[in-house]
Amino acid sequence: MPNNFYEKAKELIRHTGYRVTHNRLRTLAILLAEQYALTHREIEERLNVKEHLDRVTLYRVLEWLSKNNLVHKIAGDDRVWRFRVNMELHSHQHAHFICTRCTKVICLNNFRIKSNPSLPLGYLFHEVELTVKGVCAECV
Amino acid sequence: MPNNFYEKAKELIRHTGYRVTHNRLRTLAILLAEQYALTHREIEERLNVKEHLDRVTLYRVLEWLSKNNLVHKIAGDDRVWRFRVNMELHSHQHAHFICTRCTKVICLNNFRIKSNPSLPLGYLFHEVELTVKGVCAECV
DNA sequence: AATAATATGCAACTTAGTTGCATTTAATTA
DNA sequence: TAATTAAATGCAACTAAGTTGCATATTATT
Ligand SMILES: [Mn+2]
Ligand SMILES: [Mn+2]
Ligand SMILES: [Zn+2]
Ligand SMILES: [Zn+2]
Repeated sequence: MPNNFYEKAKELIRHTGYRVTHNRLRTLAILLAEQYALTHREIEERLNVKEHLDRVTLYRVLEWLSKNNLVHKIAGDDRVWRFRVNMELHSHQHAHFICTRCTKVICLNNFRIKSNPSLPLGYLFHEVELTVKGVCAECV
Repeated sequence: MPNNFYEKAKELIRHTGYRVTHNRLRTLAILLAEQYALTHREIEERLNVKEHLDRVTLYRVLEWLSKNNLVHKIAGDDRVWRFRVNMELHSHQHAHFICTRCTKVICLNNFRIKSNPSLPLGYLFHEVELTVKGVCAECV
């Protein structure tokens, strides 16, 4: 599967009804190929191997992909956003694992979260976010 | 209770066995007086009303308080750390609430988290972090 | 009061992310 | 296919949280 990812990206982006641009395709293709969440930096490096993409544009592309539910972003303790493509069974609420050694982030899809916690009076519940911290297999 | 907080802070810091400095006392006193988690900025502003404290020193004080388990820090989606004093029943694992409108953070002490999730093979579990997102009473 | 280890202030730095604006490109229409 | 136009892009400048190095001040000890 050489660049099935690019074709898959094209299908997904076309499906949003908005503009199908080269940079959106390239970026999404990279995220489709990855098993874990990538930082803006990591994506930039992978992109620039073939063809340069301005970092500001990449920020805007990632924001766009995020707003259109093609990816989701995850906040880490290192103040850096990580981006992961939304797989079919993936768009629902799920937990994340963060490796405290290499800061790698993976999505825990098998991990259901039961919601509706009791909040102080007058508070409005929206969603619950669960992060598991530990050490990944490569770092043990 | 005028500055019971300063006295309480003195007791807590003396108890660590390390140096009892004016800045540690002032900073901890401010955190003791608050019901929710404060950013470095918010603490700085409160401190500077009475007497200036260098921002770098404050970073170091907060790091010290954190390492000595007198406060804990919470990562928000705005890439800013928030600090909250560790109350007696508070040091255990608990959940946090983040207001998506004003970014205020409170600790949900009544909220127990059951741990030991199933992770991929070779992964090491350390702890689980639960964040509830919604809108606080003042922002509804 | 003298000592020594630690805390502090200040300047300079790092880095993720944002903003404004002129130019280019994707999609629509003629 | 060429003209049109709204949205996407590149670039420079900016913002803001947090860090580092080093000289000076303060705490705790003798
Ligand atoms: Mn995920
Ligand atoms: Mn808390
Ligand atoms: Zn790891
Ligand atoms: Zn609020």
